[in-house]
Amino acid sequence: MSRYNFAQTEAKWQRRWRESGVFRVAAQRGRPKYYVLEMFPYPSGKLHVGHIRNYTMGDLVARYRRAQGFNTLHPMGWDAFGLPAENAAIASGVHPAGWTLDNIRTMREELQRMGFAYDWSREIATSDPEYYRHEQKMFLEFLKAGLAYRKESWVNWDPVEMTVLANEQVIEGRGWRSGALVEKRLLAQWFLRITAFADELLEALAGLDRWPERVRVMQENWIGRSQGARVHFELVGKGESVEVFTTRHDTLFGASFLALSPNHPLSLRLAEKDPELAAFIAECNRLGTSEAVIEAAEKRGYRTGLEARHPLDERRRVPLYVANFVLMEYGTGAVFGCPAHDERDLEFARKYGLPVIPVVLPAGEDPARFAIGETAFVGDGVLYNSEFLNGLSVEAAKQAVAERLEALGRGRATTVYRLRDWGVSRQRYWGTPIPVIHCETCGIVPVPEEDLPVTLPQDVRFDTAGNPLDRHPTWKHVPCPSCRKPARRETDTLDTFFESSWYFLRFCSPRAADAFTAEDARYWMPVDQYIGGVEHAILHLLYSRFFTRALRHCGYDLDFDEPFAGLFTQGMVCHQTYQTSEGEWLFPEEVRSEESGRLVDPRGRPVMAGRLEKMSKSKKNIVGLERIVETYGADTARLYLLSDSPPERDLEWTEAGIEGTWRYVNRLWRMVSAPPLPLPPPGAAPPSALGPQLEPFRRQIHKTIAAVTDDLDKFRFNRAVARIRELSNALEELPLEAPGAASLLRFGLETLCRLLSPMMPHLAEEMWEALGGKGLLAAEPWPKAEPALLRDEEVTIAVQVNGRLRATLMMPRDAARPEVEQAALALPQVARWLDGRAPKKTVVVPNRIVNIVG
RNA sequence: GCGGACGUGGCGGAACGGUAGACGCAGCAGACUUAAAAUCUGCUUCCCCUUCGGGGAGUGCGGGUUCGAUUCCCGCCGUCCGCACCA
Repeated sequence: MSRYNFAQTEAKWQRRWRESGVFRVAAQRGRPKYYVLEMFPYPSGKLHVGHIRNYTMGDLVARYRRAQGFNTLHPMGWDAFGLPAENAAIASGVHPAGWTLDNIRTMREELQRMGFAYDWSREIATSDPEYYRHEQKMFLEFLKAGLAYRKESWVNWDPVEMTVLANEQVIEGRGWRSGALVEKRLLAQWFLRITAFADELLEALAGLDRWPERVRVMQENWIGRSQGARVHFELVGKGESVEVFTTRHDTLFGASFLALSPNHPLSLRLAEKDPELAAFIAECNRLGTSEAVIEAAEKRGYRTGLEARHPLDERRRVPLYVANFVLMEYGTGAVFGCPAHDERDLEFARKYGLPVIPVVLPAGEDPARFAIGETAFVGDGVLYNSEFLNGLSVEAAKQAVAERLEALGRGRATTVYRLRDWGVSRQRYWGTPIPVIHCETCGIVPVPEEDLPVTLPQDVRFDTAGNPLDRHPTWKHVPCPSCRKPARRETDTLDTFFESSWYFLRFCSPRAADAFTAEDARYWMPVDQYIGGVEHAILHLLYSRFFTRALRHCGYDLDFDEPFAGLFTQGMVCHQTYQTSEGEWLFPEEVRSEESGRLVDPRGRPVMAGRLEKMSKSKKNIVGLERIVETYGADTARLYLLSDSPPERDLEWTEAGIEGTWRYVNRLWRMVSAPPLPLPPPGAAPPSALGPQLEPFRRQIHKTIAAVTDDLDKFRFNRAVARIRELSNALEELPLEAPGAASLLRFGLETLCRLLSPMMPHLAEEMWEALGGKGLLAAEPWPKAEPALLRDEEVTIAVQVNGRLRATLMMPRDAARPEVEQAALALPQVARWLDGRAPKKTVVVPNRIVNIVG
């Protein structure tokens, strides 16, 4: 008996699947569909085991749904634009396109060696002009619809690289690669008007019942809707007013100051004539982003000397400050302070000696005595000290104030959002060119549709800083499509999140002349099960939700709003990290354990074992997929990734764990390659009646089918694996001498194959074939449990005395209460623990438990 | 600070309010073997009495509801994640 030859077997079945085209699908109207999608990868080089956990889960779902009869779409492609390709170009002179294609080739091979059931005929790469031409068209349509626009915006500018950096690329105020101090620059940038859909995106979250709660909460916070009012405060003697945003307009009569953001236009204007204020503003800006957190506690303000009139009481005036805690980016960049009912305002008021006027009285307090001490009162109560609002609740007062303000023309109820429009401009080469032309006469002119795609020039150099498109000698010089005068192309490219915002649609019609066809999208969309990392909880998922709506708004024929009906966010794969005493990271395979247990590196230097962390290249704690597949095979890796932890939690990759799985793979193979007794030919009907020895085994097979099916439906893959292992344990204990054992064993093994096939498809096919199965197991239906066999004829009933387990009892299923009770009371253990007392009460839970209280 | 999740053996983890620790990893003992690997069998939450067997404690801590709580409620402690001067 030889060991299971995974290398040969896996190659064999991969070939058969490919040749038979089983995983190729086409829309078939009237047939139920299922669309499984894993977040497509960026082709960064090689895969490690951390990458493939979600593909393994996706493949399990795809194969399982297929077996259940769904026409299952399971595509794969490449998020192929992005910075690493350019970094590689800068570092080693390779062209981003070649680098990317090489990586795609490697990674495609690696995925194919894993045996994933993708429809490879639908493969796409977003860097392909055949892909991005459609998104250039989308961009132009957004432009036409007013959903894309250009405006000046502050960006992180790296003066050495001469490029804009994303926030994540700024580390402690410096460019991540150049180390240069990042400057804030005002640059004209392209934006998508995602805020136009803020309400819709927020409200539709409630309907995403197959999304994780926390992702919905994160998106909700990100959109950050807050309902309040805009209020105008007229500046005394200035003939202008300041507009503030507040959610507590009910407390307007408690106002004791007004505060502007240091970047508020009025602050800047005032600073022109007030050097002290200018210095204060400069100081606020210097504190900037990262240090602001540290200094958070300190609220500081600068008193401008101006005063504002209270909008509801002409006689009252409040001082105007410029304060460091007011953000220009939120609301109107100005606030009014009501210290009695806001913690931050109270801190500010105490510091600058401003009045604290309570206007909301907590229930049960005496208005004559109530005073604000250390903390502001932010709860509900009844208004007082507030003229026409006195006696109203907070809610009623808000409404009354809004109405009054509106009547006076000094404000109105309004809603603001934390969400900003999506800046899509990148001063980068390796991305989709933004298809517009700048003409001195005509302004911004869209590239005519017949001229799409605007493709990237191949002859670019990365040896100097800045955007190669901008430096290219000819590329940007084109005649204006409108007036024919010399003009220049936009040299910014699109954020790569643009590509991933609609790729799921392209997969429906990957070779269509248009971005997608309405028929295909109607049939396949929405994605039934989307699987990916929680790190995309906000941006990618929100952008995709926005895109779906925006495309529809622009006339694309889509009959749904939400692209992803079900979302699952899987945990990361972690591994121990290793470091030398000099702090140098080591790959796991570089670390050797001496006999003493001491860890050393290849040169014998001591190594410290660090904490478990997410596999990443930087910490070198990665386990290469290639080595694992060569040592244990794809199936072993797949099963291990599914079995060791619940899918939503992090998984620790250990060599011992994969070894254990490998032993199980061999055990399974032995069970069919060398069965303990000759099996009847396939297709022979199992005996209808089995003796009492075998009957429980038959029931267990059916129970396993039911349990595994339920577990897979609920994404409890680790439990499903445990059930399957229980079944294989049971099949090894089958009483072989009992009549019908061979036939039952065949049934058990065939069931095992079917249940295993989504997890370990190659092994399952090989086992199936060894059992004499005809055709591909991948084309076989999912097994069905016989409902009658899921319930036992005889049940074990736990017997408790005063809530403590004292004995168990075998009874026929659904035995009558008195019978069970009597049987329990007759037990010697019960008599012993009752110790002569009469039972006061007996609780009987049918088929489960008897509790005797005495 | 706000919001969310989580806390069970040496480890990963199972348990519709009903026999806590399924399944696996690691460990220990044994069988097979000249030997090793592989394989197989048994044991493995802790403590106590012990021959069989039995008893007690136990799911972060403290309370509560219940015949019965890992599960539900209240209050702490801890870990992780997200957001954070949001007006």
